[in-house]
Amino acid sequence: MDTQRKKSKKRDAIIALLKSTKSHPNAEWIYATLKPEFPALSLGTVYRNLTQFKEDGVITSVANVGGQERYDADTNEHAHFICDCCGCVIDVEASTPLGKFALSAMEETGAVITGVKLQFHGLCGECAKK
Amino acid sequence: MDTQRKKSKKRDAIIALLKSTKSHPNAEWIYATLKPEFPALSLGTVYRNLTQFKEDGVITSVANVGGQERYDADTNEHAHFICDCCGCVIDVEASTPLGKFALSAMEETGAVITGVKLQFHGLCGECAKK
DNA sequence: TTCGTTGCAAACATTTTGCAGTTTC
DNA sequence: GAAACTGCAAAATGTTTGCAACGAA
Repeated sequence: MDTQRKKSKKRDAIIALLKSTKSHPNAEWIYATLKPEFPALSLGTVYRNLTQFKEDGVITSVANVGGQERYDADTNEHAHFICDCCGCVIDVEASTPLGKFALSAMEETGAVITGVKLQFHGLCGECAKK
Repeated sequence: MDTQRKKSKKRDAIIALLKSTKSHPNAEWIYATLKPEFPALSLGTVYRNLTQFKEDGVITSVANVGGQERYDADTNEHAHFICDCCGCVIDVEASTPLGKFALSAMEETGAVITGVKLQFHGLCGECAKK
């Protein structure tokens, strides 16, 4: 029942851009970055394709920073550091034990960690029954 | 230079409500729940007070579910389970090693975990300099 | 009487959607 | 040619803000 996908240059460009950056961009940045190459590009198209990519599991939204969703084409499970000041999102590689690992991983960058947010996503008991 | 706070029944009611629930509500729910008791309450007041509470460190926003911010008056660091179907947010207590702990913690509830989101918040190297 | 708080409505920002035209298969 | 894709603009949604009235110190 899934609707099938057809080829589209805009879509290709969007996913290629996402795969080429580690900046975990938002929709607006993707739009602005591709606009020179695709002058006719519209923001709605960016949003529509992002939604598709999420559905297809090709990307994930890693955070909501300042009310804007941030996307990542690296779907391997990994952690992120989010600056509460400038809003940048930085990959935190590895998967060693929690607090210690985080501190040492970010230490070299001069970052200061003030809090940890851990979210497990899935289906709750009620929803899993269906 | 911080502006000082005066007493306010509405504010008291909002924080009391937040402290009395484990449902990690959003602004709208708080508004709707208090409306009967405070018929004159306005949504703007709820948002303004939530912002204040966050500034004062009395609450934190634990997640953004379906575009709506979810708040928690329990500021002790703990994890959350978020149902991607119904949007409910459930506390995950304890702090044993990651994956295993999560699975066993939620197992009894019948929940199915499909992903983990770990975010470290703080200031990046650039911002920390200031 | 000073200054924080509130209701209300308007303003905002981000994201979604309807429609008509275009592209892909 | 059917169905997916797109631009555009309008709409929807969640949140913020300006202002005048109100309440606490």
